Amino acid sequence: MITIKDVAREAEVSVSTVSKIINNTKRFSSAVEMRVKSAVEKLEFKPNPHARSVSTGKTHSLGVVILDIANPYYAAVVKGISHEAESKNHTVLLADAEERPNLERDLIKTLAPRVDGLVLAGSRLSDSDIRAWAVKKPIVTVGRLPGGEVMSVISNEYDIAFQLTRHLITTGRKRIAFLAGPAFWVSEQRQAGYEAALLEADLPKMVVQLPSPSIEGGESLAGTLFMGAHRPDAILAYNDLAAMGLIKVARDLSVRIPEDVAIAGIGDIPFAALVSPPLTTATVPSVEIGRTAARLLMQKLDGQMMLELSIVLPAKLCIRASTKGEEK
Amino acid sequence: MITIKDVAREAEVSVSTVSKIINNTKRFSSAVEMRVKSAVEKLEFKPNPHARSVSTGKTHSLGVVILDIANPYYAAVVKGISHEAESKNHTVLLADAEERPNLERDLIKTLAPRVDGLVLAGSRLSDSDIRAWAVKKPIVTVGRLPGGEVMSVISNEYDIAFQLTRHLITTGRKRIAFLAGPAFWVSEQRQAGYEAALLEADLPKMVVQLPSPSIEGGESLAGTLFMGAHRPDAILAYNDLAAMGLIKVARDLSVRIPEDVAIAGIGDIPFAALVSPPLTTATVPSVEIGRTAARLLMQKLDGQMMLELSIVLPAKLCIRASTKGEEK
DNA sequence: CTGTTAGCGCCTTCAG
DNA sequence: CTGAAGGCGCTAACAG
Repeated sequence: MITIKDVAREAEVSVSTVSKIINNTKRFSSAVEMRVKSAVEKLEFKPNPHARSVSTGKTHSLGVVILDIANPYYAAVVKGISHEAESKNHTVLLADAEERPNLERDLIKTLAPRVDGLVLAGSRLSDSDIRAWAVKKPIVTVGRLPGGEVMSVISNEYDIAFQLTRHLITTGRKRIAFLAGPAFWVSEQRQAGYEAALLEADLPKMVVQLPSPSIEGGESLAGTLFMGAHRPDAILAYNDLAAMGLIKVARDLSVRIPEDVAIAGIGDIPFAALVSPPLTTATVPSVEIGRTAARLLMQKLDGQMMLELSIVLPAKLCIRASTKGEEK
Repeated sequence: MITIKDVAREAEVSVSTVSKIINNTKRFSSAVEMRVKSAVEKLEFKPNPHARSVSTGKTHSLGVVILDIANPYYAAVVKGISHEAESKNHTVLLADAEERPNLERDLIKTLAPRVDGLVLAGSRLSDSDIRAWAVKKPIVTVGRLPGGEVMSVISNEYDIAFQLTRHLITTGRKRIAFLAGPAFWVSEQRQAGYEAALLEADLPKMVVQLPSPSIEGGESLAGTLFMGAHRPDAILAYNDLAAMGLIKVARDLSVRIPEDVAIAGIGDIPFAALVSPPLTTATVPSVEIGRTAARLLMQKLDGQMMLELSIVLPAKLCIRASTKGEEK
């Protein structure tokens, strides 16, 4: 390993001179700067980032704890984060919480001392837990509003669920079910929006809890939903994955979509347009959400005055064939 | 921040004693050990990992450079890596190369000094480039065989493409096209397997280059493939994404699958079973591949004798409706 | 403008 | 069984 001392010796200057030059923290005579820079080139000197962190206290790294990296929504969020981080010369430490709160806690614990700040996407911890962490490290959550010093990036979940439900009503649906996701902010908002739209139309609500916000979660509920005594004529699923699980089973069971039952998801993952029939959903700007979360975090780390503590990025209705019906 | 000194003072021992105890590097009288441990508890002492790295030279971190985290195949690989890393108390530094070789090089450069070793998944660098890096840091590639000191985890790409093609032939297809991916090991192998099967059956080959190994890549080729003068009656795509792009356009163009043209992908991403018709593909054990890559890397870092320099994890045929036909 | 000198937090010989 | 002291690579006052 080649260190700053080697460079100093090669350039015939002191260590601190080298340090100041490579950090642009002080200017020197061009003669010296040249000598140092060419020594750096020649020896291919790379400052040791850990040593730097020890002495500065900054890591230039962001910790990212993600609910499930195999979920395309979260993969897109990570894409946004890492893109933004890379563009600002920050490094990303990623940890997959595998939907397990205890693991998540451990991961935060190991990540925290290695990074300047954290992004929590799809956290399953309590608001107060998150707020407690945020006291020691800047934190940005995605899809939560934990309050306190915690920054956050969210979508207009309530609104979009309201619109989707209203769309279903408009196409003549009467018995509209909602498949609820994990009991956190996003699902609560979506459910509230769904219920508000039903209330407005004086229609009954019908909420079923997903065992998991995944394809399998949707599949596992499909049988009773489709074959039950009181079959809904429309289903709004917590997310696209669950909706796609429903569609898969519907095909096997010869349940016609949208004739027998309309199905909508939320998220607009890249595969939502590919299933048959293409899935009605809400386009959530996942990559942009990731980017924004990273930007917010880095601004904070930069010591900038934070104008905004939380940012709402709008989702948009995306109507496709899975909810086609006669407009009233 | 609370340091090892604070613990030493609290426990009324020296710093080195604390160090030795928290690292299990030397035993002490149980009285002392108790004092130290409770001091650690009480003060919630967390050793600073960077300081530790500076003095030991080890980071306990793995660098992961991924072709595209939004691609479900690579997301699954990352899942496997991070799962394995977490289980061994290693941290993952993730960087998304966005399919850009120059960016990839930069990312490796910034990651390398911060980690003990690297996993390169879907690298677009040259074999010699990769070998050069591997001289300085242990490297495991996924889907490449760069030779030299580079460890790797791969699938039996040749074989699986051969089997898929033979399957298409068996169901009576005569004009079978292959959509080639990026010109690296995986695509070369798949193409070679495809060609071997055709040769065996004395059928003509028909290779078309994908602009990108994605849904959009498949879509962009679909028009000319389906509407061209010499329409193939079967298409083996480089990966599931491209195949799904084809299916999407086929639906719009009212091209019937598999009646007019059979379509097969490779990868078996979770969405391959959801499109209509469900996609014939090869199940590549992506999570397991990630796990294995991480395991290999950490074994090497552990100083273990490496029994195996590269590991082949078998893919399996996965026949679905998109290639149905009369068996001959 | 440049160099000397302390640290940063931790680990690790080497004495006792 | 325990502690003192030096060093890891780098930064940051403080002098000159």
